[in-house]
Amino acid sequence: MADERDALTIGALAAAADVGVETVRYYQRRGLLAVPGAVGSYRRYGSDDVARLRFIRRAQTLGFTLQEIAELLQLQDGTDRASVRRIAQARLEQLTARIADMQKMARTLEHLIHECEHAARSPRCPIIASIEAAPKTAAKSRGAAA
Amino acid sequence: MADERDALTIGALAAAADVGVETVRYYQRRGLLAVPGAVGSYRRYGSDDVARLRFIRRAQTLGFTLQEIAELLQLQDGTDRASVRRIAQARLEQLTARIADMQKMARTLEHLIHECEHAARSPRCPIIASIEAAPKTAAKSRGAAA
DNA sequence: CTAGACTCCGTTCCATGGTACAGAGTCAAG
DNA sequence: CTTGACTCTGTACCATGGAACGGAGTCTAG
Repeated sequence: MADERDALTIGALAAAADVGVETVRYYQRRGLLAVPGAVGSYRRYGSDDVARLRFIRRAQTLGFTLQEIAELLQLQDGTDRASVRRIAQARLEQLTARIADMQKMARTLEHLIHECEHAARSPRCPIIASIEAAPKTAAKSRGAAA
Repeated sequence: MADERDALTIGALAAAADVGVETVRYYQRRGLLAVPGAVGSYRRYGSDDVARLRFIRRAQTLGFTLQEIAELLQLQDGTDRASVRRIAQARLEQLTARIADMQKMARTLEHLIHECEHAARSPRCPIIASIEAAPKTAAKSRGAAA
């Protein structure tokens, strides 16, 4: 794979995988990417490294954390399907729970905004009023991602 | 409001609002809570501060960030309904977009897990295979909140 | 051979929402 | 009046996923 013809410097690698140079170094620190041997003073990367970076990026779009991705990379030969499934299942459950949570928030907000727009006779904004005297909300989950 | 009878120390205030003492100080640093005058060497808080802390907590369960909550607190008299609505609307839109994003991830994961369970004839895990050669996912959003 | 671009390495910083700790002072009960 | 619990202040730390910087070394084209 990494013969003389596809020997990339870190900058070329980063460009090829569409990530930053600092990101490559960060992944190396996190153990997601091997630190290759150097030719001269600079390290050289191959197309397998590009593939690995792209794998990481795509796994991120599926919502996996870097920690989980590290596990997936160790299972990347694809033969230990049960383990891969376990990781994916865990992620799916977290995702589903979080979605339900956020949908609840969204429904409440929708309702309050509607009230505020159409209940013109009450002098105070129903949104503020509702936050001041909310029903027993025991929700532990806070703030959605930006 | 804060007469001699409901003069709480910071510890009592935190207990009354069910937050940590450090949280109270943090909100003061963030400008969400006023730093009151001291009686002797210790500051004293009133029931209005308890209410304010509860307001903050309840707004958090609706998914508002502390930044947004600071804005809401300034509108807390409830007369500037348009501004309140604007903040709530912005939050709702973010929330909705994020939910759609996460649902897309969840559907993809569900599909992959199902494939992995039922397509036993393929030697490699379809989840891994799919991450390696994903379709053109141009998604910018990464990782859901835990 | 030299200038400019790139690399390496370690460290610091960003945002978010707090938590924890150190050291000094203070307050109230016994 | 002492002791133990609390408060005050400032600072550092947690996790996440990087971005940015400083200074030194290196590579390569002109």
